[in-house]
Amino acid sequence: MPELPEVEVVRRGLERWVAHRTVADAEVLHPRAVRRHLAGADDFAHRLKGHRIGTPSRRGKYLWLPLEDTGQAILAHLGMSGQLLVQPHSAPDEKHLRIRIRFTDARDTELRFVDQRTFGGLSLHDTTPEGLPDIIAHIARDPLDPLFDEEAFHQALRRKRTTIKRALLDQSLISGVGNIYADEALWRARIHYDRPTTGFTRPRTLLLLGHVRDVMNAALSVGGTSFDSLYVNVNGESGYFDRSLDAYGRENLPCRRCGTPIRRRPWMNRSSYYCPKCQRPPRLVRGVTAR
DNA sequence: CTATGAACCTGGGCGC
DNA sequence: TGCGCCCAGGTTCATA
Repeated sequence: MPELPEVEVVRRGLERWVAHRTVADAEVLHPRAVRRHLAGADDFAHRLKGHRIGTPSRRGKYLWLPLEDTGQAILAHLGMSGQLLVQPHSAPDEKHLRIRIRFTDARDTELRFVDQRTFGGLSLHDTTPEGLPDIIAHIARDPLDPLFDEEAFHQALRRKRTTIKRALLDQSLISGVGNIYADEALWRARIHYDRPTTGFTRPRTLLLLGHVRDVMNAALSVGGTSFDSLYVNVNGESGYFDRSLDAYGRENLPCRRCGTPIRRRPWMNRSSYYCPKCQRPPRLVRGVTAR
């Protein structure tokens, strides 16, 4: 499941293989893949044609390709299962190929958006003076962004009546964190996912942010996480970070710190993994005695 | 305004 | 063998 590190790996791949090339044509094979482009598939394809792609950017889990001299950018979100693949023209179409973009140069590669579950997609948007696609203006900076505002994040935690994992997944407070890295960072920080954020001290917030950065940088250094064949980077290679996860997906396996079996709990229509000893639950969880 | 939960999707895995 | 159900989960939208 692509979170910030995986998306950044894709961005780097696009920078190498797609930047500074001019679009010859775009082919939309599944309308749902451009549903965020409200003017429709034909308009999407028409507006890309003939324009040169600039340097790819990213914020959180969103990435975008500026279209030079248009004031617009192709915004991409991989959703749950999206991939951006650079393939030779001769490569057979993937089963879930949704969009194909060809270029005017003689290099034998094209860009493909492949997405089994179709939660992801591409769309075209005006960019703000800062170069940000306008529809993601509400997405907070991510923790690897040098301009991420730690103090604002801390104050938001104290102001809101919520719990820490909900806050970590709230892309308007901090972006790029998904279910996997939330569980990993909380395990490293020894914080239970259901802890209320109201009483967080500044050192506690900064400790947690440090672990969020650490786990993301660790994933980046090995090229992203993959649990199955769904995630591959822009060149089709899988990541390897799944081998070093400490909490996510490790139900009943011993905690690497204390040996206590890791637990899985249903949480918000998904799962939370945690060590019941290292990550002590809050005294009261929904009015029921903890643990 | 804020917090919460359903809906959107598909394919793999499992019980019967 | 095949059917029905559950699960994975990021984001958006409706509801309380």
